[in-house]
Amino acid sequence: MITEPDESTMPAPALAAGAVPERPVLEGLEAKWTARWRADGIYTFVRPESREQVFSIDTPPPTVSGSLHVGHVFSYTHTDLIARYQRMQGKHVFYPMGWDDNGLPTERRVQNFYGVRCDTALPYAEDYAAPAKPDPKRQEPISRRNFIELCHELTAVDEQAFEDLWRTLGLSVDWDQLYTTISDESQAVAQKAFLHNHARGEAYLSEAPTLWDITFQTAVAQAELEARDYPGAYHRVAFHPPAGEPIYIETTRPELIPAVCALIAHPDDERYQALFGTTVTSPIFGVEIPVLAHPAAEPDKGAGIAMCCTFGDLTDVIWWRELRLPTRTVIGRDGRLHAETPAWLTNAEHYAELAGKTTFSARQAMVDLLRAAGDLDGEPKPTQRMANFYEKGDKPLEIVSTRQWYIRNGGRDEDLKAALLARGDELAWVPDHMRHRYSNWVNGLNGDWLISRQRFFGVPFPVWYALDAEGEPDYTNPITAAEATLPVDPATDVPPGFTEAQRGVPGGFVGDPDVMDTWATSSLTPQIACGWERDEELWQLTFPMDIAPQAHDIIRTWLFSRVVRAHFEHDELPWKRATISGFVVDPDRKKMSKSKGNVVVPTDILQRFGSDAVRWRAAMARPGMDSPFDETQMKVGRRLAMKILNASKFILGTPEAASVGATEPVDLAMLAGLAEVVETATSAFDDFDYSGALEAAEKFFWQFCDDYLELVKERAYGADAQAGADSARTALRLALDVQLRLFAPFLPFVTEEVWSWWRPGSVHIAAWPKAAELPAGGESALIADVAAALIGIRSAKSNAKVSMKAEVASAEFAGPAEVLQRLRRSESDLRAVGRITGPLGFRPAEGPLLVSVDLI
RNA sequence: GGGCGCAUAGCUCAGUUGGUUAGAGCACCUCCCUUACAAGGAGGGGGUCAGGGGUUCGAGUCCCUUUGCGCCCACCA
Repeated sequence: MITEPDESTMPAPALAAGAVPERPVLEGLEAKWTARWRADGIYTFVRPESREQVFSIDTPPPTVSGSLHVGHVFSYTHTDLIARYQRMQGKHVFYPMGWDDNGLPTERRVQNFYGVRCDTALPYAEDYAAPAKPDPKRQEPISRRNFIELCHELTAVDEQAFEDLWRTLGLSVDWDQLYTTISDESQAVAQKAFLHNHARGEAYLSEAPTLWDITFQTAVAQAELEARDYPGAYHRVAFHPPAGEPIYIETTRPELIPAVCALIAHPDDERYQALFGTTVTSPIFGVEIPVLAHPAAEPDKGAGIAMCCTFGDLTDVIWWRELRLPTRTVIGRDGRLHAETPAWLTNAEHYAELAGKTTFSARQAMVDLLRAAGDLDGEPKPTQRMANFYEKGDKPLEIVSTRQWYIRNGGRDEDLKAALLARGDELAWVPDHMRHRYSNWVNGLNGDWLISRQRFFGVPFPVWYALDAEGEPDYTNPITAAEATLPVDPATDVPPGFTEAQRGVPGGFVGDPDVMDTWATSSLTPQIACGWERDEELWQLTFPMDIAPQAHDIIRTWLFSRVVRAHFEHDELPWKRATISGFVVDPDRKKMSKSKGNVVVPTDILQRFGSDAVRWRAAMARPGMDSPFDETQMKVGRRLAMKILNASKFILGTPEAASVGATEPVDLAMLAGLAEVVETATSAFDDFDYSGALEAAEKFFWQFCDDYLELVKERAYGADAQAGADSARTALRLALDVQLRLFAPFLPFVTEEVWSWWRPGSVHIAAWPKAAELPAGGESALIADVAAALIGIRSAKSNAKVSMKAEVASAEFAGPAEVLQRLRRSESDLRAVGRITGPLGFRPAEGPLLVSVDLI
């Protein structure tokens, strides 16, 4: 067993203390210190003896096929602030990075980048070279294995760029813990967890109506839906009862009339009472269909009576299921109407007009047919409605009946739903109100989690199906892989008890052709990162994890899916707390997106303002709050970093104290104020309020520079024998030491730079400051009074439009006795900073301090 | 339609359990090239705390309500 001592006894990294530079600059600090941190391994996770000594982070693995924008920079910085604080508090911080490199987004990027597409029918080509010049219109078909090789090739390049950016930003990630979601290890975890789910009945195979993207030709899950505005038109169409007037329905999808299986109205709808239980025939095709009642029909929508097709929308699915309607599918997986004429059509002669057409063309053709038959009442009326899209797709989803793998998520099971809602209650949320997003989502689930995708670059299902004598697969008894053999690829690996020669032949087997959705793997990031069933010691030390950081948009996907998996596998939450970041929005408060062209490229702002400045701006965005992007704010962070450099240079330029100890009231007062700031910042950080911690440190620092530094300048620079010289020098260095540590999580580069001028080791593994390090007994009110006196003197000079160096002939302070008492105790410092050469008066008076000054 | 959040200075935001005259930064105005800092420093102006009602000795803060904005969900008849 590895037992590592606390960092007090860890080997000190080889950071040599350097001298204070003549003109300190921010440029180049990122390159200098990232290289040093890497060489010295200061962020390496060292295993302690007990879980209590660890702080573990379930870092969101970014999709490497996308690009990082400034919102990522902010939210990853938020996590890093917490990581750095915990590390300085002595925690062994387990802070991995992951790359989400499997799945459809990677496939798409590879297709576009190389100009290829996957064709599973093709054989593997040795020494394959992608087209030198990708032709986006004519993608070269290549084998699945060649395609996957290109996926690996390109993700490797993308991942390097991501790593460089994170290092430049100063994320204190332990890169030894890096994982990728397509690695063998991750695939083994995903397959093993799936097999466990399957064995316990939590994962199951089912043939059912499925949301289907016709572009990518894959099923998609409810969590991947996006409702968008979509133009359409109401078509008023006649259905014919055996006798009497036709019944008109309104539909936006007349091309689905061949798929109609009922007309449905609300049971209480007076207009249709007489029709319930009767039948009508569909226009053009003459199919006899029932008129039925169902409460999901809305009397004030359209004509009040709807045609139910298999399947136009999710309501159709409900009707189809609950009213046990026949399945009459006309749209295929490619989004076109079936080429063969459906058997159920009574009058089939017109179907040829629709066969093989896209829904769009079929709609035109159907309108012509209806019009010719006199079954279209009036002209189509344009309308705008919401339609469901796959979030990455650009055509509305169809609903197609397919066989898919599901994992239970409470969408069909009230007990499970209640248990998962309870998990959400049990979880700590930062900020707390984000818990509503979770319960809102779980309450709205209307089906189990569809995890299979008809794609190529992903984790395959570790499952085969036996073929019967006719060569038909037996889907009821899947053959599962042995755990010891994971990861497996059923396309090339052979199930237990079979030989490769039996693949695809009657009496043999076939592999499951699908892959898992990316979320099915990334829902296991705690298991992947923490070494589940692979590294028991690591698992005990890191799981359940301390925090799950992420932005609020993926609560319904990533956060929820991890809760589901851990609930099933471990019967507990995967982490104690979710820390939620907001978005960076554009100045008009619109979400940044590539299509709007308002995306800010992070490398550009990091280059222009420096990482510390960008991190400062990120730290000003409180948890969960969206913040508008504003460059002028970056300048403020840069100014702070610059100020730290200059103030430090000044402090370290004063002679070192011969004797240790701050004794002067002003010095003790400043240090007492700093002790309060340490306490404020610490309790803010303990509440994950990094902004509050920064605010406290920053407010103190500016006052420290503006007032205290000015006040003691002369004394600190004065002759060693001067009264209080050593006191000032001690206080200055002590205050700098503490403040560098307070700022270290926020501005890791500039604080490390200054620390290296006079301190050994890295500030980032130095101890977080404690109030007890600072001398007690100081009267922090004294500093405020002295500052007020200073403002009075400066104001007089400013109003007289003279330099701050102008001499003061005499000055009088009028105010409460205790204020005057405090001013008297710092008289010599006040004289020095105000250049008061003449007499100084103190007059007791009511009210706030008044300063009157005679200039020479 | 359901849920959540927000509304404080021209802009971005603080404002702890209610407690004197509501704060900061940016921007603006005036001044100062001061040996830590001109990508700086000093001083200053600027707010009916979205509107209305209520509780209270006292409300930016608590309750009700109206309006506006943002996000999430639902919505293909």
